[in-house]
Amino acid sequence: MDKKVRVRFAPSPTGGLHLGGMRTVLYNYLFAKKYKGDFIVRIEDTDQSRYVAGAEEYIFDCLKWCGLEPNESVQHGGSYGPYRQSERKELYRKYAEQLVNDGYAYYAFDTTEELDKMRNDFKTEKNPSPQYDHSIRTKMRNSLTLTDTKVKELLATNTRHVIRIKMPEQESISFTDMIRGEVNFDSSLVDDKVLLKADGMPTYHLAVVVDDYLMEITHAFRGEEWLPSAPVHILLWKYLFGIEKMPEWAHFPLILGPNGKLSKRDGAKYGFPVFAMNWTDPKTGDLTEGFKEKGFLPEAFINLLALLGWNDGTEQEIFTVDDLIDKFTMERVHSSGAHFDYEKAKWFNHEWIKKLEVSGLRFPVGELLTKNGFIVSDETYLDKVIELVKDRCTLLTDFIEQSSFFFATPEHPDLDTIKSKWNDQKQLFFRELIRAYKLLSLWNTVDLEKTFKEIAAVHQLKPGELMLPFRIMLVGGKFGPGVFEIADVLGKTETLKRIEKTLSLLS
RNA sequence: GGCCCGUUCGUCUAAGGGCUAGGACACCACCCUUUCACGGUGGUGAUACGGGUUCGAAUCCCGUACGGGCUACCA
Repeated sequence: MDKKVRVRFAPSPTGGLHLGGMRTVLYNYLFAKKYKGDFIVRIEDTDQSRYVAGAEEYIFDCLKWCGLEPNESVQHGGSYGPYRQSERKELYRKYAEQLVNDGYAYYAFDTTEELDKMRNDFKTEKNPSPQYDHSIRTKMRNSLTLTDTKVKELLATNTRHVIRIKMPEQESISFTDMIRGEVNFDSSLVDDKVLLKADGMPTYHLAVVVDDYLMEITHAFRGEEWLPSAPVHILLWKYLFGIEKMPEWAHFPLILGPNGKLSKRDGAKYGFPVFAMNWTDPKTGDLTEGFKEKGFLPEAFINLLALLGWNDGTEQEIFTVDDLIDKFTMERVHSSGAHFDYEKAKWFNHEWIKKLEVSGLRFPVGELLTKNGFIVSDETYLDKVIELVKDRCTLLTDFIEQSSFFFATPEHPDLDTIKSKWNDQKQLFFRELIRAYKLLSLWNTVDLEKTFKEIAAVHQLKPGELMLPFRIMLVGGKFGPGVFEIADVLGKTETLKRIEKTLSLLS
């Protein structure tokens, strides 16, 4: 590639960032880094009626959580700004008017009511959604049907109007998609999309072309839902800047839920997160759960996202970001949609928890425990706990249950489990155990187990019958790592305290 | 309805003319484990259908079916 690679993610700040959006971010980022290019984030906020407070900042928070930092954006600066389309408003009219002057677009004065009427009048069983196209435009109020003087008069009196592209008839429009290969369209089947809205803002169609040009974007990636409007964008490139300047396109396959395109409703309905991070709708107050808060590691989130529509051709499934940058190619991105499988997503997270060094878990786990009311003061102690329980945690939130007993004496130990087979002999055993443990000069897993078994032998008891009660005393329930490892980490004082406490509860 | 995209185990996918169609998740069984997991071994399970092209097709072509997307002064 001769020119420096420049790619952009262009979100509309209207709410949470879902899986599909995050994957688009990831693929953009990977592509940019692979070719030593720049990754730009451009905020597409041309629809003022859909403004949602906080949505823009939220998007950047999600990127930050994943470590996918842009080179240029509203927050990162750059020399192609502004990076918010609402701040670029004045730029677009010029291009729209240039298209009108060149005969590629026209003014349309139709009101919303008139458009509704048209759609209603021309609606038939065979054509349930009539389009404002070459056959309809001659029947509407626009600069193609009105006289020049009338048009000038309407413009002079500031009559509300839009600018629409004039789609040519019977022209074959084609382009080569990096993933799908050649895609063809018949121009007469595409409608005259609005380019400039009555409020002076551009629509996506105009803005994406103008901004990709001005920002010197070399590769434009977006979801498959944009494929049908590609002919409009191609024509605009041809009319405005020359088709040879157009970036290369790739349309990513959709991420599907149980019923078509994944939506945030699917998450609520089937009990899995859809957004990267928790999102609270400022208007309704509704909270939509995020992967972060659900207990996912960013490493795992990125990993699972990458594999939803791409693979490197081998059987490798666990990738670091650097791995991905190295191996990612657009040619290996699929053209078919992928269903999101939450079970597999959890598997990725589990793999990452097991794979990560304790140092990589220390911060998120410590934070989580603290937030749940546990007092985590000793980092070395926390590290030991994490090392001991990490293999049994699928989600970060599992650390709460799996390690809570290391930070607080179990409030309600499962005494019933002990009681059913409890007797004086066992009571005696534990009294003896306390005495022996008190005398232990070395407090480690091996000696704890050795002593335990020696005393059991003396009392003619099977260690197996005693280990479960011991576990209940230390853990509170039937789960967790090996009992002697637990006792080791807990330390002498706490271990003895817990045995004593349970013994008194039993008598 | 029209246009566009797609179709390998339930799910994510490998195999880009020559295999007993491979792996992973999930599921089941067994092993390991004096708890629960981890781990290990094995198992169930797929080329949508019909035509071509070819010595040979999951793979190339056509049709059908099915799925999805788009069809706003939303992105």
